[in-house]
Amino acid sequence: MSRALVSLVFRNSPKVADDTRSRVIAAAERLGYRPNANARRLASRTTDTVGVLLRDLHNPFFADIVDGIETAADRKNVQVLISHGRRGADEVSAVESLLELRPIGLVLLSPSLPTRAMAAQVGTLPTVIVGREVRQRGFDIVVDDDVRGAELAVRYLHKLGHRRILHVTGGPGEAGAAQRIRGYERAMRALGATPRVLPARFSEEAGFAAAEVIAGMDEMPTAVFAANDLIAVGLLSGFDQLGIRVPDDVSLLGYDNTSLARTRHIDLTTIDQPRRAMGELAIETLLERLYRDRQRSTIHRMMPTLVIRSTTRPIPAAGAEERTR
Amino acid sequence: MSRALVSLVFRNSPKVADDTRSRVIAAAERLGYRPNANARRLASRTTDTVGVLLRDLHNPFFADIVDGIETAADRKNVQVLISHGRRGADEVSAVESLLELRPIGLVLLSPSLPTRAMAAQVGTLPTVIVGREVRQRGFDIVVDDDVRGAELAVRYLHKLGHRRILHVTGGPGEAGAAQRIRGYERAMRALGATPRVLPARFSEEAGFAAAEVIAGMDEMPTAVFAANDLIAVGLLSGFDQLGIRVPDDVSLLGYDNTSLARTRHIDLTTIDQPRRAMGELAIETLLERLYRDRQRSTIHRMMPTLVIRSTTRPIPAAGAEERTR
DNA sequence: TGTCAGAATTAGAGCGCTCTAACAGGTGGG
DNA sequence: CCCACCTGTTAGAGCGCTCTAATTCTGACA
Repeated sequence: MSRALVSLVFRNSPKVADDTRSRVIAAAERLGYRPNANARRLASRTTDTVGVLLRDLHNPFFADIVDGIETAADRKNVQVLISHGRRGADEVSAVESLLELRPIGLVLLSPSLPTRAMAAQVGTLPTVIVGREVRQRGFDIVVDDDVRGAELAVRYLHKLGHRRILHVTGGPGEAGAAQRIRGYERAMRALGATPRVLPARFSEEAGFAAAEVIAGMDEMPTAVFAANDLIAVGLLSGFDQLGIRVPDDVSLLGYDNTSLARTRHIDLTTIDQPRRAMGELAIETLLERLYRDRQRSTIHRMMPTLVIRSTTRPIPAAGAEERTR
Repeated sequence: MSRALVSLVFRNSPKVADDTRSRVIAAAERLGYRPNANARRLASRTTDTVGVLLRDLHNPFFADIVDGIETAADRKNVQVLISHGRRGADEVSAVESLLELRPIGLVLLSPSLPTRAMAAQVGTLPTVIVGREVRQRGFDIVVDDDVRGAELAVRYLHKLGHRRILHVTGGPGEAGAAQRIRGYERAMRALGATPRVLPARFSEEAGFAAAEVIAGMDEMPTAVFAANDLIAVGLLSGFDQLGIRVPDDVSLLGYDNTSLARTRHIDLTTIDQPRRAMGELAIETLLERLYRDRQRSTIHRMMPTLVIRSTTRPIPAAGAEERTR
C-alpha cells in the first residue's frame, strides 16, 4: 500500500475502495499509526482551522460564545484552535502564534488592541471581531445591539410604572457602555422621562459604592438599570446593607444574563445577549467571506432579549394607573 | 542569506552575528515574512508544546488552573495548546486532535473518560491529570487534598462551638465528593461529634432542595458543611425562603471558593483549592518527567486553605465556653 | 477477444522548515 | 607563514504528509 493511499483513507476520500479502506485502517491500528497534523497542515494548501483569540478565560460570557463557535465550526467541518492570551498579557503575541499556524481565518473575542495594529497584523486574513464594534475595512463584526438592549430595559421598567429610572453606567472604554447609555437616553426621552446617568465601572465594587450614592439622592429612583450584571449585584449588596429592599423599594435590572444573575439567590432581571448565536454567526460570516469571496465588511448587530426575574416589579399604584393610558 | 540563517535568527540562536541578525529581521519585516509553525513543528524533532484538554469552559474553576499552566509554561518556554472538548461531547476526539499535533505532553483537566481508555490513547506520552485521582501507571496526578480540606472545614466549625455539623454531599461519581465525606467523618469522629451526611448533587438546585430537608429535621444542625459552593448557594436561597437566617440560625460553609462565593452578596465561607499552583505544578511535573526521564508515577495532593467570610459565626454561648477547654 | 471508459492506486515532486556536517574567514601560536 | 581553532554561515537531506499526473485495474460493450 502506498503512502498516498493511506492519506486518502484518512481524509475519507470517496475514491478508495471499501475493502482497501478497511485493510488500511486495520493496518494503522495494528501499527499504532496516528496522522501527523503538522505534516498535513504543511503539505495541504489549506489548514481548515480557524483561530480564536480568547482573552479572558474567567469570563463565562466568552464560554457561551466559544460554544457557539464550536457548534458552527463542527457543522461546517472546520477545526477550532483557541489561543488564550494570558490575562492582560500580550495580545499581539497570542495572535501571532495563531497566525504562525496558518489558519484560514481568525475570530477575535473582544480584542483590546488598537484597530490599526490589529489590521496590520492580520493583513488580508479573514477576521471577525466579536463583542467590539470597530470601524475598519476588512474586519467583520458581530456585536450585541446594546442600544436596543438598553431600550428594552427602559421600556420594560416604564411599563411597570417606573418613571424615575436611573442608569448606572460602566467606564468610558468599557464594552457597550456608550451604546447602553445611548439606548437608555433615547428610550427615556421617547417616553417623556428624564434620563439620569450615574458613572461607575463594570465591577461589583463600583455597584456597591453606587448604592450609597443613590441612597443619598434627594429624589431616589424607583428603578435602577445597571449597565451590567456585576454592577447590579454590587448594587444589590449595597442596597441590602442600607436597608433598601429590592424589588420592594427599588427595582433593579442588569445586563448580560451572567450565571450570577441566574442563581436563585440573586435572581436578577437582566438583558440577555444571544451569545451562542453570536459565536455561530462569527464562523458563518468568516466562511461566507472566504467561500463566497466577499470583499465588503459586514456588521451584525444581534437583538438581545429581556429576561424577567425577581428584582423588578410594578410600582404598586402608579403601575396599574399608567398601564391604562 | 541562506534559509538556514533565517531559521537560526528566528530561533534566537546565539551563533549568529548581531549585524546579520538585524539585517535578517529587517528583510523579514520588509517582505512580511512570518515563520510557518507547521513546517517548524514538522522539521524539528520536538514541538515544545503541551496540549491541555479543557472540558468545561464554563467552569471558572478551570480558568484559574489554566492560568497557572500558562504561567509555568511561559517560564519554562513551552507553548500551550488548548483543546476544548465541546461540552459533554467526545473527549476522545478532542484528545486525538491534540495528539495529532504531536505535543511533548498532555495535561487533562478533570477528564471523565475511563482510565484504561485514556491510557491506551495517550500511550507513552507524558500525561498529567489534574483534578481527578486515578490509579494508573504512567499518569501523574495533581489534586486537591479533599480529605484535609473537609477536615479543615469541620475543625473550624468545631472551634466556633458547633457540634451538630451536617455534611451535604455531592453525587457518588462527582469529583472529590467521596474524599470530602471521608475527611468530614474522620474529623467529626476525632472531635467526638457524630457525623451526619445528607446526600445531594453538586448543584444549586440540590442545595435548595436540601434546605427543606434540613429544616424538617428533629434536631436541626447548627452548621452545615456543603460539599461545594453551588450546593451552599442553593442552601442559602433555601434557608432564606424558609426564614432561616445565615449565619444567625445556622452557619454555612462551602467548598471551592468559586467567584460566586466571593461576591459580596453571597460572601460565603469556603475552602479554597490552590488552583493556580495546581496548574503550575502540572506543567512542572510534566517537564520533570520529560527532562529527568522519570519513570515512576507521582501524585501531588495540594493543601487547601480556609477562607473565612460571613456565612459562619460562633455559637453565641457555647462557642466561648468551648474555646476555654 | 479487444477496446475503452471509469475507478482505484501509485510515483514523485514539493510544502517550509530544522539539522548535520561541511565550509569560509579571521586570529593567534608555534 | 602555516596550521589549528573558533566563529559564523551555508549546502543539502529529510520531516510526513498532499497533490498532480501517470499508471494499473475492472468491467461493459462491440
